[in-house]
Amino acid sequence: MFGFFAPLRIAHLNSTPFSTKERILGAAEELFARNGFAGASLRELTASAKVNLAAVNYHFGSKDNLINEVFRRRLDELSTHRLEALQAARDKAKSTLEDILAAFIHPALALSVDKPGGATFVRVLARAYAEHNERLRKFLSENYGHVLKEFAAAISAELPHLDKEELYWRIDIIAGALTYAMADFGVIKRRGSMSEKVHRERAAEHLIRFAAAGLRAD
Amino acid sequence: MFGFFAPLRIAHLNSTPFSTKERILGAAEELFARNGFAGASLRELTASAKVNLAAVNYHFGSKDNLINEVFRRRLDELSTHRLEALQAARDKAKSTLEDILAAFIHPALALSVDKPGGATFVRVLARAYAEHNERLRKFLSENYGHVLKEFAAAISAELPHLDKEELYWRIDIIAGALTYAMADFGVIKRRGSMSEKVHRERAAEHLIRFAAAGLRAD
DNA sequence: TTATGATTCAAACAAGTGTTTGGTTTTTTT
DNA sequence: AAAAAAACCAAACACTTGTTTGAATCATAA
Repeated sequence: MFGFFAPLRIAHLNSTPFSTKERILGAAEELFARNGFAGASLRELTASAKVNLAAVNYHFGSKDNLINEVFRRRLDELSTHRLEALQAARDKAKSTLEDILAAFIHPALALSVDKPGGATFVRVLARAYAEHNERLRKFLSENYGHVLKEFAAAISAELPHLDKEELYWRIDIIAGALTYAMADFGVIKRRGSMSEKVHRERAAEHLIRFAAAGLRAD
Repeated sequence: MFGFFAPLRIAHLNSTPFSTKERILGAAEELFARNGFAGASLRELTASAKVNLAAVNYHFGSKDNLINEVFRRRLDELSTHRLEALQAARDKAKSTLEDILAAFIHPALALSVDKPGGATFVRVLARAYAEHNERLRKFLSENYGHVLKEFAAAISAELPHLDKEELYWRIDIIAGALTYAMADFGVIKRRGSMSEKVHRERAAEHLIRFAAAGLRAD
């Protein structure tokens, strides 16, 4: 038989198309979105990822660190795209407030529409906002706080008449609204006839116009 | 000694100014706001309320039912105030969109400013939004869903040119923004010099103008 | 005072938690 | 092919979870 029907195995690759670490991250994303960080157990998680219970601690050290890595996997790229889009908006001859808001919103939209699991991750992101978890807030602030600072400065430059306090209030409100809208929270369900992609693209359009109007009010 | 220094006990009243049930509800509100529903344990909760561990199951039956009662204690009154304010806005000769939005927002503001623990409860409310907990969503929808429907109808009457789908999108965004703003989530911290009360009153003002502008956009 | 019901309490229960262990298997390097 | 390293896995660990129990204590009514 000379192993004619032996399973093909390629070096460094799992028998499945995804490595153990990637399967864990994917399952974690899904379960954290559905049950929260405290509500998702490692046993449920590892069963869903089809890996051994001990694999989480072997590859990530702890559940807390796994949570960090779930964010890092998506936020590194998202932050880069947002800052690139912001730079492009600033380089335009006549950049508007809408351009800046789009630079923040569109990369998140692209993530949630194009990347598999992206939509799920945006829901995890909204959970991180809602949870007052001090450890997680510190991790996110230390690693990605500079992005929000850049956008706040750009909006401030666009609305020089607005004093800092008022501006921060409005940005605060927008951040919350964005997170909710993109995460598809809220009570009103989308119509079944509309696809997920169209649904989210409209949300982004509405949010940009809505936010711009709110920022310009008075 | 004829019991001269014996502790005074009055019929039907606990030795503390609050009954066991009320102390449990208060501690639950505080801990649910801080750690979430899954993250708050009954042992931590009963210790904080200075009651026996078994008291929760004795007075409320289960942890799930305790969660329900934490909402019922505040939402019954809040919903009544909101609907009364909405009726008052409708009775006005020339009621504006701002009046309707204020009818929704101001009662929540009053709750968070005037009632002890009210601000904490608004944070619990935001958590309920973020959690996709099916059991809790069903309870809230069944008991308080009619309030949101009333407001949606009133706003729709004020903006007849807006089609239903567009309107629902915008109301959805506002509900999220309101919850976030009132819960004091978001990254920007308030200035230490400003009192909690002033802080929240300004938030409500900004939110009403912001939401009205967004709803009228286009 | 005695009986009755409501409330509190320490203790135990069964089940679930994140993490660690020690050995086996698989993969990579020498 | 042998040695070294990496990955996997079943089982156990120590601990926390919500809930239940049965006796003790309290308040009210007979």
